[in-house]
Amino acid sequence: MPELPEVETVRRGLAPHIEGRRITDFTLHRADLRFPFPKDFEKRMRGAQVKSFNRRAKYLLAEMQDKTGTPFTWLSHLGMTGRFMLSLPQAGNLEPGAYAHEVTAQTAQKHIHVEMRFDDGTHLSFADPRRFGFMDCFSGDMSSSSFLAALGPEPLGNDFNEATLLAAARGRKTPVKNFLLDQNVVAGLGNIYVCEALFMAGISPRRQATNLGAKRIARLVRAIRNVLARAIEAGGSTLRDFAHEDGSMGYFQHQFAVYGRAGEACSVPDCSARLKRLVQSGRSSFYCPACQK
DNA sequence: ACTCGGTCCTGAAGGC
DNA sequence: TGCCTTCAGGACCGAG
Repeated sequence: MPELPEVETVRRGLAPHIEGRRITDFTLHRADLRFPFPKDFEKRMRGAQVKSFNRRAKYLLAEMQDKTGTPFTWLSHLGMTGRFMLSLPQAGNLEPGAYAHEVTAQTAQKHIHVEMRFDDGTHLSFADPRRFGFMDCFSGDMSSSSFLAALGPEPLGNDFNEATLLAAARGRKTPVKNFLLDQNVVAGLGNIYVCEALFMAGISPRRQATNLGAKRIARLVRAIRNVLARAIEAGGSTLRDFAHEDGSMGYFQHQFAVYGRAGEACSVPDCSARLKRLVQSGRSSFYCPACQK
């Protein structure tokens, strides 16, 4: 569920509270999530300082400096149900990881796997009921991490454009739906935003990637950018809500045009079709059979 | 090089 | 009410 916009919102929510801070306590409550935690993870994190907190695709990347002054990167992936929860030294709690129709706050409390405290008393915990998330550490640039080395361009960056997407699609017989879920094509989309972007671009999820012409490619690039940018904006507004409320959950993105809406009427004016669901590679695709070709 | 299906995991939701 | 089945999906992995 956390795709690029949700991860970006988590980043924005956490960054101002942890950047520049030093970790005074760091505890793992188990040896692994999806993958084992790296060797010496606790040792490396204890006493380390967060220099900056960034994002690449769906990965959160903290630039760290350990207590000997050696830099390293702390990588986190939220998987499906991962969430960070922040307790500030004074004032209430923030949950920058909240998103729609998943795991309640109570459920998350039962699955806290990582906890840390910072030098100002800020407490950060990571919960993940399904344990599809993971953490890692690496030194050097992003090509040094096997998780990041092959990732495609950031969809909101300049390297993602008509030319690069067209080149990537050439020869790919897989449906465009699967093609866009490939993180090496474009990094950060998941099932929901692929569905939304294809709807916005008027492209059938079944269409072979190699059969995307220049016009569809151009529409697709615009749609992907648009749907992600709007979701990030929506995320920002939920963060403001968290800051002013009692920590209760707000929905991240409440309104999808097609995702989860099989059987409902298409929202395009003058379209009388009903939205449909189909399964591709074991994943649900939602689309309008009339608008998407 | 590419494509596909299996796999991990737990909770929510729906059926009877 | 309660038990059971099904579904959700990110990304790795192995087989074809």
